[in-house]
Amino acid sequence: MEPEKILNISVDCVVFGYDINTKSLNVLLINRFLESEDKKEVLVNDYVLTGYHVYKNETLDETATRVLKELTGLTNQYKKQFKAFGNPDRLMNPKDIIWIKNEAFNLRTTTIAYYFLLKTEDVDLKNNKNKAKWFPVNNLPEVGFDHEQIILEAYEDLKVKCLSKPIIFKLLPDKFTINDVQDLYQSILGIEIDNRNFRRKLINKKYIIALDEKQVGVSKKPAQLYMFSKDIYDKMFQKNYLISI
Amino acid sequence: MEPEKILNISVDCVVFGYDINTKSLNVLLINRFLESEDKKEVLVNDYVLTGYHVYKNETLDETATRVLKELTGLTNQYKKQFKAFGNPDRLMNPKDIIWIKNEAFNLRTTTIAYYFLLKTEDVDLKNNKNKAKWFPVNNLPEVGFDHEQIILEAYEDLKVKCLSKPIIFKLLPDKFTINDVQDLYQSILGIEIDNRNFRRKLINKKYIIALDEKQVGVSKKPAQLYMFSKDIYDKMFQKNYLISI
DNA sequence: ATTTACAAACGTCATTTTTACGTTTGTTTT
DNA sequence: AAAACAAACGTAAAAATGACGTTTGTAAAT
Repeated sequence: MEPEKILNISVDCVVFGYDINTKSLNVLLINRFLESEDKKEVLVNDYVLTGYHVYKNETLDETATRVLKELTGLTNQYKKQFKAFGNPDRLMNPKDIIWIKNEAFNLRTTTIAYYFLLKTEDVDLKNNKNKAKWFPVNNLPEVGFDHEQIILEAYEDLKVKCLSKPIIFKLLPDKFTINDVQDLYQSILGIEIDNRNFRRKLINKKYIIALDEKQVGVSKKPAQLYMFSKDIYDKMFQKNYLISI
Repeated sequence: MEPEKILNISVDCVVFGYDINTKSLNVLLINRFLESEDKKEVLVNDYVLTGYHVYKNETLDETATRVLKELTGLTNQYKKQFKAFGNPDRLMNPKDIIWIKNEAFNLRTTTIAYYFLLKTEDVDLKNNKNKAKWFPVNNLPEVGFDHEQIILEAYEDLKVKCLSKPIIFKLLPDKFTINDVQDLYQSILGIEIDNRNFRRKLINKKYIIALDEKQVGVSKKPAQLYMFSKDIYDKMFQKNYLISI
């Protein structure tokens, strides 16, 4: 029997999904439900992140990609490894001691945590076997293990990163309005932004491209649609240093 | 025999030290020297990062702190966990397969990489047993394992982070001149900065405090000394959001 | 004692960006 | 045709930035 998994290293994924309609930043969690043997008592009923062991020939990144695909069917989403969690209380299920060449080792599961950025609308939860569900990041259910901490640290990283990098557009559809972007910033950061100044600032960016299209199916003045050009962005910021301490 | 170490998780430390005199950002590496049994052939002679297994009751952070202390004697230095490295080719020395409850596991060393920021002058390398040595980050020697990649990724993280957070002051003495700060930015980022504008910008920050002291022992006009006030900085930036995408 | 060398420190001005508002426009619904 | 309302544009003061020139203060040399 060939070994398949890497011992005591796992990858956990915080899947952030933005719902452009409710303007809510959500996290995808799966239900963990455990009954006693006689099924008379519920032992565990909470929500956890998805994660899995690292396979033998996988990089950590590949494990994360695989976990996301199994959960959502999606590939090619924005992914970031943001932290490893490996405290002594993260014990493995088989709490054995391992002997290698007369040296004893303790077991502990260290998890390499990733977060993904995508749109809730891209995920079909209808026929998923994991009882996966979206929860607003600001209104989480009871979360198992140390996964609430992992989620909150991912969220903190996202908050910081979205201020300096255009990752926000990974959470939006290809075509968006200026107000969509503003709503998203406000959701993530929990702040109010002046629409007139924000609009001017964004429109003046060369990598924000006005399309020949407007919103359809709205009951007010339809807004101009824009797209984000990664090509232009990348060309502009090859040598940009802005010290803003 | 009680198990002491955690299996196949290690911590590697990139120790950045700034030398204010030579204006050089350095990395502390240790020599790895291996001869053949008859001592007629040098098998390995390169430099690597310091790292170690995680101990049974340690958090990852504590391991990193311990590794730094053993190498330099220093504690309470700025420390950041910046990435985990766990590719399939990072095999352990004992390449065994591990069986736990009829399940086979592959071994691979995953390392949680940290970097530290400190001053070279704080480290006494005179009587260290590791043959540790400082190397300019832009002029590394032959580096073993995948440690060059780890160093470069740490450096990249530092470059990005120093633009938005005042971590630069961790590399400087408590009392510094404006030009010291400028030199440091220039070293790290490899750029030229206009001294007059930089000076004005920094002096206007409320958390840069002018002291009642000047440089001593310089053969030119002695410069005003300043300090960084973390207290004031923290108070100012509790609710500061600057979207600069 | 005076001069010299040189980095430290200050000043200026045009340009750009930000902040804080008021106003107009265009579409759908009434 | 009017009302409702978000989209979109405008303006002016304040602050920050970029690109320079100029003055100042100290130690060392004369």
